[in-house]
Amino acid sequence: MPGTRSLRSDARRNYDLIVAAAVAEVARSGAEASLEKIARDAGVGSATLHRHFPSRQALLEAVFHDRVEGLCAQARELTGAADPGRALADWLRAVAVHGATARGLAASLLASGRDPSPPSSSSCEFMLHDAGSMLLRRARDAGAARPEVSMDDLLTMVNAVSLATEDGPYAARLVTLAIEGIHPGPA
Amino acid sequence: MPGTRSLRSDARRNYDLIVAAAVAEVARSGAEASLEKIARDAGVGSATLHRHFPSRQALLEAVFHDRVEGLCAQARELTGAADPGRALADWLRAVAVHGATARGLAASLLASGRDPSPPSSSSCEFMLHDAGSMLLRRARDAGAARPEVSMDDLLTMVNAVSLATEDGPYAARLVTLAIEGIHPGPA
DNA sequence: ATCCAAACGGGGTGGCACCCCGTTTCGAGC
DNA sequence: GCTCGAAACGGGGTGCCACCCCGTTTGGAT
Repeated sequence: MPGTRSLRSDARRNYDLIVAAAVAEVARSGAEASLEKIARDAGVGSATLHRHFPSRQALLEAVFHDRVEGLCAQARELTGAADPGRALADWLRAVAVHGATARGLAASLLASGRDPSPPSSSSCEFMLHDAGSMLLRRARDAGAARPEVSMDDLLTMVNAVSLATEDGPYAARLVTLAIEGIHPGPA
Repeated sequence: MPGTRSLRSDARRNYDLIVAAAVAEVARSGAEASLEKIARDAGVGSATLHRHFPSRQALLEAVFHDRVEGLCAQARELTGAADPGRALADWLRAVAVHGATARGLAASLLASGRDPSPPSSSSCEFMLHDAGSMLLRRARDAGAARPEVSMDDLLTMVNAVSLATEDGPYAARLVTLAIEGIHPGPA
């Protein structure tokens, strides 16, 4: 939410009401929740919702913003970990589990990655990419990641798993599988 | 389409018209295509479409049936291949690419795996599971796959990638990544 | 206190999934 | 080849939705 300065007080209050209602409704019904119902719950007209959030995508980004910031903070903590390979793996699992649990987070990230929208610096995808890059670099330096694997690859993979499972533990299992590969490893 | 016997001739003709229209429309607009439009294009009333296909899922399964059969046939061919590990990998890539290309195939498979629908023996998911199991068994026997990796794991992973990419070559790349793992391998 | 741009929201539009039920059509039995 | 009941059809209705228009209200700078 950059430039929040210029919002009039009533606009700002409605913005917050809408996000609060959206958080509750998305938790209950997933990312396909009715925007009309969210507006109704927030006590605003549907036009107001559409004015603040021109697309469903925009609203979802606001809804998941806190969660994504949490993941970014976690990435920052893990940057100092002793085992960079494990740190990266742990973080990717955490992202997948959050995406699978918070139904729609994955879809949200995914869409923001593909749509003709400039990935603004506050978008979920950009934030995660940024936070994860450090972990990947360290893992690569430690010889724990192939050099040709990019952060985009990893985020897409993790989003994919989130999208497909929407179930925490199983999402973690699949991410582990993708990290380790299916061959009987040296480990 | 088991039990097609009992369909009256006009019903059968409409069934085929609907599937044909659906194939075209899904190719154009993806799996979220309007069912009303499909019915209109097929020249039938929307009620007729809903009578033949009680859910979007049911229609999509019919739409992708041929494609899935092709993949199953490919699996059967690959069963005799010299390198079982490579055969499995090739097939998984093929499934991912088809799923990503035929927009909605992945979503179709996915939903059929999670919904409260008994995976009928003709469902996409069942057919692919069946066909792939042979390849996985051979790969495992050849020491090219960890024993704890299941066909469900692999299909979910491949569907996930299809869902997330909808782009052939990149889907293949991600599947390869998942198969090999991200660590610098012995290969 | 004034004023106007910013924000609001009721209500309209068009599209959709899904269903009801009166009408048409098939095809089995004669 | 006719009859007739069952099977299938489809126009139109319902309710929900996203999204927008535009007359009305309100904040806050002056």
